[in-house]
Amino acid sequence: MSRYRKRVAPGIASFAETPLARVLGTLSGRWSVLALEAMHEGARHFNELQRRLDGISHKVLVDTLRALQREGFVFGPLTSPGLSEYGLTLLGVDLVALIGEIRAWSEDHRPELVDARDCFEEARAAG
Amino acid sequence: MSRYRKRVAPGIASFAETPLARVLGTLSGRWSVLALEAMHEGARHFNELQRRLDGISHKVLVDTLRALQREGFVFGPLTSPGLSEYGLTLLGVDLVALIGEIRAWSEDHRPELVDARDCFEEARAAG
DNA sequence: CTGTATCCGCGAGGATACTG
DNA sequence: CAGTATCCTCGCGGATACAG
Repeated sequence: MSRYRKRVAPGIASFAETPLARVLGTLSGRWSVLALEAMHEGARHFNELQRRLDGISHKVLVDTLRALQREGFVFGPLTSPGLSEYGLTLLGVDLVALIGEIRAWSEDHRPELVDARDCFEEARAAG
Repeated sequence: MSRYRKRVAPGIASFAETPLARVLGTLSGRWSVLALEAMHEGARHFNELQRRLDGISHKVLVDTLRALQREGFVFGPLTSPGLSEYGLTLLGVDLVALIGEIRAWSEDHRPELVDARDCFEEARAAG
């Protein structure tokens, strides 16, 4: 038994189960946003998605889709090979709209964001 | 030399530098949201923050604060011990407002979110 | 074409000790 | 009180192989 057991922080245990944390959690996946937007214009086959998400591996696409299905943003087959389709649920369409708002906010503040990073690097360098 | 070198996916390289990805990245930190909200009512000392964020470790609080400073959401000292204060920048205040909107959306859809997970588990179990 | 099963690297989150 | 430096663990993203 290792001395280093991951302890569940008291403060975060409750937060992690909050709807906000769930949504932020799924959006933080490396390919989640791209995957959602790849389905925005309609349902897509697995290999269509793999072509659109340039560079994603087979397994990671499966994992990403399953995670999005689990949270209810995407519908699609859970078993059976062959041609199958994945698409946005109503909740998924709504989430893409929310992503749009976050993107708009982010791009509105792009100048401050890049400026802040420059200032930080400079201040650190000056030390 | 390992055969397993992490390759930078073509499709994501461009996305990762997008303002949206930067914002989602900082929001996805395990303690970022809690830290930001802990400073919402005013600047706080390091140890005040550590007490408010119940269960956070010393190092992780430092890392979290530095990341938020790097992105321009938090101001505070970069060196020198002693009593120091961390607080939200204007950009940080704005970000907390955005978080509020995301939280509102998430809680508006809480029923669908929990329902979706139940359905998913059930469908998987059924096979 | 798609799903499942391994195996692996690496970075984030965490514990702990030392410094002024 | 707060900053820096290690060391550790665990899970995500990824590569690859095989089955229907």
